[in-house]
Amino acid sequence: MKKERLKGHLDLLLLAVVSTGAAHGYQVARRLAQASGGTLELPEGTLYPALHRLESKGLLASSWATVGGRRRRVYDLTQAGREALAQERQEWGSFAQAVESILDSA
Amino acid sequence: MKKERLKGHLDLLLLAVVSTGAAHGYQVARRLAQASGGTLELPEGTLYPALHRLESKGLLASSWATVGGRRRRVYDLTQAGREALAQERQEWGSFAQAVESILDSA
DNA sequence: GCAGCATACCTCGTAAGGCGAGGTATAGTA
DNA sequence: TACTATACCTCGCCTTACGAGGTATGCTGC
Repeated sequence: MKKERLKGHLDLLLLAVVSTGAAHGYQVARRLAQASGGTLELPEGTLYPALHRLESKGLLASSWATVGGRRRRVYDLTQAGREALAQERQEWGSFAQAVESILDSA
Repeated sequence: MKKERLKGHLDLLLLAVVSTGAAHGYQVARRLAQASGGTLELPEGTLYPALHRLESKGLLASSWATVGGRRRRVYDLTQAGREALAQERQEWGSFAQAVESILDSA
């Protein structure tokens, strides 16, 4: 997968994955990889900063949990996050459709 | 349309549009806007540098033409460009499919 | 003639953000 | 003891989309 392809779509992906249930970072990465059949494997240098960004935007809320001696930061969607997800979904739809139109006409 | 959404997909779009027939910059922009129903309207600060980038990568070849007193730089796909387009198409396919999978499972 | 618009090209600087590399720490297993 | 998986983090680089600004021609309407 070519670099930079995620740019601008990562928020959608992260929000969507967390919307299926609160999750910590590592878990988000695994869900993403699994649900995409391995296509979407994000490096940690991408994942964690993105999660922080979403939290600082108020779209995710986090809390610490300790499970089996390991600390985890668990993220969940806020109301604003749910709204943003709906918005992002819609934008993805029109973007993807536009790209398909170009490809079909070519 | 949110900014940055094009990131990483612009090459595909430009290559695809030019593959329907040699075109100059302005024309590329119009074809793109038209074929996408107005969704994809790229500013010139995006368009021209991108075209130059593709040419310097050897995916497009250009030549000057003067039509009605106006000079135009006409771009056409090179062989490498055709191959890159095929590659990009495929990558778009798997990327889009992966995103859809995430959205479906959410 | 001249204003205004479409056509047609360009470049510079900024900003965003994905990623590689590097770092910390715990638990389980060989 | 060593290695692997889990789990988190930050710093700096690099690519690249875009806004703003600039140049020049041709046509249309006043």
